[in-house]
Amino acid sequence: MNQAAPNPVTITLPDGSQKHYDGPVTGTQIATDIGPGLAKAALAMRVNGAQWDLQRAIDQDAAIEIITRKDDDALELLRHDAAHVMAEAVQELYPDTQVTIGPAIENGFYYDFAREEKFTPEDLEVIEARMKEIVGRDEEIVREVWNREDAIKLFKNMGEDYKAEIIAGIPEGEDISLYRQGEFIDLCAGPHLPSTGKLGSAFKLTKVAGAYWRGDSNNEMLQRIYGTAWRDDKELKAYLHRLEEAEKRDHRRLGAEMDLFHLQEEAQGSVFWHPKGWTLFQTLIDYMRHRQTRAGYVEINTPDIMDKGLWERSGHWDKFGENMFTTEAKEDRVYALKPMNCPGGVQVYRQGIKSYRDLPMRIAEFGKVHRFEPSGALHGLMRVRAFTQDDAHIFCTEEQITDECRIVCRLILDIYSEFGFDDVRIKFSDRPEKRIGSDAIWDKSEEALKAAVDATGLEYSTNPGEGAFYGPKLEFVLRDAIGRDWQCGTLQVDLNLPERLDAFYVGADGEKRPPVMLHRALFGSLERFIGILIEHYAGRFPLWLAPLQAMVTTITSDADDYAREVLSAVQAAGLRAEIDLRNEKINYKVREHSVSKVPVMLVVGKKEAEEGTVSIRRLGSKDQTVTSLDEAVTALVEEAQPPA
RNA sequence: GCUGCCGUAGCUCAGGGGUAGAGCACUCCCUUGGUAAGGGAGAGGCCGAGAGUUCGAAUCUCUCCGGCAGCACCA
Repeated sequence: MNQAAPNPVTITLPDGSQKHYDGPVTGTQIATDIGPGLAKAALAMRVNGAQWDLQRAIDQDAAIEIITRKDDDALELLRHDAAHVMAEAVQELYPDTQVTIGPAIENGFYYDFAREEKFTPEDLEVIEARMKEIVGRDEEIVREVWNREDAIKLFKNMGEDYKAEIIAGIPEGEDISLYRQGEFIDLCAGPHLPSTGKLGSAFKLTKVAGAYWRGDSNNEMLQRIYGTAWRDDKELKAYLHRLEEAEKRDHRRLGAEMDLFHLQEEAQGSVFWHPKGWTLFQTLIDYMRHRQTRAGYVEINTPDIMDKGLWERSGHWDKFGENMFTTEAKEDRVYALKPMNCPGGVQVYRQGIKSYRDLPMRIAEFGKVHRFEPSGALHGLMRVRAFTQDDAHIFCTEEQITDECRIVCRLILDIYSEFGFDDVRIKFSDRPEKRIGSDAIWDKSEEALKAAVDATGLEYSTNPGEGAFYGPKLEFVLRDAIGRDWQCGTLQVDLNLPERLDAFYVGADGEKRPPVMLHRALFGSLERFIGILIEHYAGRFPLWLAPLQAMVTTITSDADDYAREVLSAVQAAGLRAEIDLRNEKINYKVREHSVSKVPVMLVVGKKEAEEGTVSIRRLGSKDQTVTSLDEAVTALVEEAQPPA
């Protein structure tokens, strides 16, 4: 057999220049030819846009870019390598450990291990030290392509059953690439750095936690070790500092410091709202009510406890019965606390005969719902068992779906931007496995919702199979202080429930047909939204939201009477204010009210009393301005208006 | 719900087989001080609950309850 002569290869670099080679060439070679500095800095490359290892040979003409530490893609490579180095360290230290998977994630990486004995926080330090050692060894990282049977045999012999299982699941025809570094070998799609030394030292193991094999709670639980990894120590330090700062804005901590609410075990997952927190709650409801009224909504209220039969008809009992609170049988009936408002809303719609001329009907309800959430899911205000939705149901015709959805999307985003949320993530979720309604209906509702979100021109990602059991949904996701995502707003298209619950309208042709029902919530859960707001503002609410807007405080008791005058003036103007006449130094009072995040302090002493002025000190500012009392009140009232 | 860690004063935490400590907060007294902690005194705890081991348990063991982190779940 004749060995074919290798094809010449032309490499095009990002600046448009070209390099010619007689045969296959590696990224390492190309980088070296460009310059020794680049050769040293090179971590991987992009070949026609796809990431490759530097050592892989390119045997066809290609556009390539060398990836260095400065590259945006570098962090993911570093993090992925950190996961491998951690796995190597763990297997060196604890040979009875099986490795499973270990990807790069936002800010870092993790690896899931199977091992009888549990990793302790002290183990993490030992593992981290061993990782540094492996980086010091600068082991070459080599890619190998194996055939399926050999690879499975290899891992089986090593006692790595999980890896063997993963390989068995790789579709036929895909390369099975293994990466070898020192004694350690792992199945991995790659790419990787050329050697462990390139990882550097800017990483840290952060926590151990349980995680199910393949993300399925029916499977055994593995031990997941999380770490963070960065380009250099400066970035690592900055990240750790960011985390510390973020913890200070945790809504659970600020909620206590600012005396907004508390939780206690007799009401696990339910909130005790204190006066200030409840003021915030009501301020948000007032704001939303105003916005909704302007947008053509009417408001209703429906019972909290309804016969279980209604929930069976709606389909909720079948899907969520386990997570519903119910009563004991009373007069042979069992009642359930509503976990959603929609069946109640439908009952209101059903009263009287509706015409197509009545549609769309936009019916809102600030409904308090109860869900028996798994204990492990509870989290401060973010995930509770009793919460209030700013819910609404829009009953409309099929022709109206797109317009109505578009209006809702606009409204949500307008409102979010008024709170300063500009990076809202939108997720589109389609039909789940367990659902009601025919595929034809699902086709129709998914198409309609997609058309609506497309019409807004907004970017969104898709979550296959994550929709509600009665219809597809859009989720509007906001982020908390330490980067956890929470679903807030939602919009769902429902072609199922109205018919199941006997809701109809009479069309222009005189025929009765079920309306389309759009479920939507803008804040989502008031509780959760407040949690997000606390963290977003770090407790420093804009004046219109602040539960306590102004504190009138004296410097000496000579000014007490005048301070009372100031308080009455401010309160008469509709501002939420209190007075602090304690015999304490002004320094002490300023500190205390700063810590409790009161946005405005109106300080009065002898001078202000004589002149009829107030000294205004804003939260976070070191200076103060002195104006007449009237001016101050006018300006504050103006500032305290909610966004319109 | 699952895995791991944790539970001591209102809060943050120290201690640890011989029936408890600090700082802040709280109460009282002194201090009237011009913008982030003035000084002193005092009060405050069945050491999450139950059972076991022990002469003796806040401390060791077990079981529950709750919290935290992650996973799973999220109408």
